[in-house]
Amino acid sequence: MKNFVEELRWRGMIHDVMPGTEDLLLKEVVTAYVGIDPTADSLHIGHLVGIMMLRHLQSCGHRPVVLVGGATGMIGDPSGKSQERNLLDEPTLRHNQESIKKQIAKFLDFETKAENQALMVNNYDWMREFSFLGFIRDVGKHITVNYMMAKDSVKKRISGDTGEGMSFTEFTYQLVQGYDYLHLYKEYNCKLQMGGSDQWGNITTGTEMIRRIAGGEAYALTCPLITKADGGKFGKTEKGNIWLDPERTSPYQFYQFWINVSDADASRYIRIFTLRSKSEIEQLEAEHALAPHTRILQKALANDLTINVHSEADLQSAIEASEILFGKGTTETLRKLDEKTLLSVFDGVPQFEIEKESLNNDLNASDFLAGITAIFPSKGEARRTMKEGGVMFNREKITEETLITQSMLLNDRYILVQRGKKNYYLVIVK
RNA sequence: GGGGAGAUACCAGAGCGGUCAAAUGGGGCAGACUGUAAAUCUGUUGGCGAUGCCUUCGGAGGUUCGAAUCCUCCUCUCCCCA
Repeated sequence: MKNFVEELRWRGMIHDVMPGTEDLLLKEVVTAYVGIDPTADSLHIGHLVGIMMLRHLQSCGHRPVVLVGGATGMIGDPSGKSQERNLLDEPTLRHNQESIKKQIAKFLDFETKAENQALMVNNYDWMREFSFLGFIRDVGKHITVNYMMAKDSVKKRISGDTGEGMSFTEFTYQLVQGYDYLHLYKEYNCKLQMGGSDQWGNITTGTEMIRRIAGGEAYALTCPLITKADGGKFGKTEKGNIWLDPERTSPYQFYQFWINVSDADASRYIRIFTLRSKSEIEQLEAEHALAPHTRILQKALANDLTINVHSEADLQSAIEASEILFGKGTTETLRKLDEKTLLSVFDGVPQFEIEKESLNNDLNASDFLAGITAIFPSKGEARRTMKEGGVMFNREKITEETLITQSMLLNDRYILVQRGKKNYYLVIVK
């Protein structure tokens, strides 16, 4: 059996691991789980870390379980600074769960008939019928308040100078999550829970419950929170989260996100988010160091993830689009594109539709950019950016004086507007 | 319940009768350098038919030729004492 802990270790995916975990995983096929909140019907790339832990787990021969936190998601984990959660109704919950499962199925094998087939469960299914009295008698009885208060997440909130305090509901959160672990332990012989480093306290409440209530031994493993070298939040752009759902984040944007990762982050990310071997990654790093401008690491990262989350075909069109937009493309190359290619290339790019008549009479650039399209929020800003040389039409710089005419149209219908280096918009004339 | 401090642009934070569309920093946007990286440097950051005009300094009134600045009331925030 492949050494799972060792695998995560060289990938930099271990923050904390309970003693004995490694031995257990070498000795037998272990069932392990990661929890995910079903707050939306799509995952975003922040979720990918947990999924990749399970992916590696399964490829090491163990059995991954995805726990959808239908119940816990309603309460809200005090470790985060999250506000009160909204209670999801059951149809939404089920819908989200199904959508998420489809996405995860690209990483985990739910179909194999082998003993390590992946499994998805929802804690709503066993928490729903649990009565309050039943819970405090059967579960709460075994854990002391003293123990619960010792958790960092609780201490911070109670003693904090910020003095926010915490509600009883949030205080109870660790018991509910801990009970999940106990339930999975009894039901599936699940002996390992994994998660982000902020989950350590909650996970150990679970192992404690298993020890006291079931007299069993269970383990914990956490990975460091993913950071960016510049201190920003991982997985967020100005435009928001990077989602796995192509409707929310187009494959092109998804691909671009990974291509834009800084060198400092690329080495870490490629270990975490791809399945490439240690020697292969070290080889890539060596090549990258010799010719950093080719961005071999970023490309490998973007390739693997785009294929994994979307498809080979999506990757190809993302690459094609990127080459046209960021390569040596000129107005000439743009004009040579046939309509079909052009549309597929710009599929993931924001689009605006305008009337053909508006191009007839001396339309000036600022009216075009901030009037009939909403590429800029105001004419002032459009003018300013043009003055700074930051606006291009069909890859040629324009100025405030430029008039927009039909002769600019590509294929008689399109204008490619570029704002700054990276923002593209396709204007379609009807 | 008593006393005090405050609310300014995306955020933090100056300004305390005209020279204020409002210092400074952060953030954002753009440019240069590069590799669609990082760092750095530069410009810019209310709107518009633009040597001018309009809307902004918690809200509503008032004083004044003139208010972010002074007065009154209201709303909210923070601190101290009980």
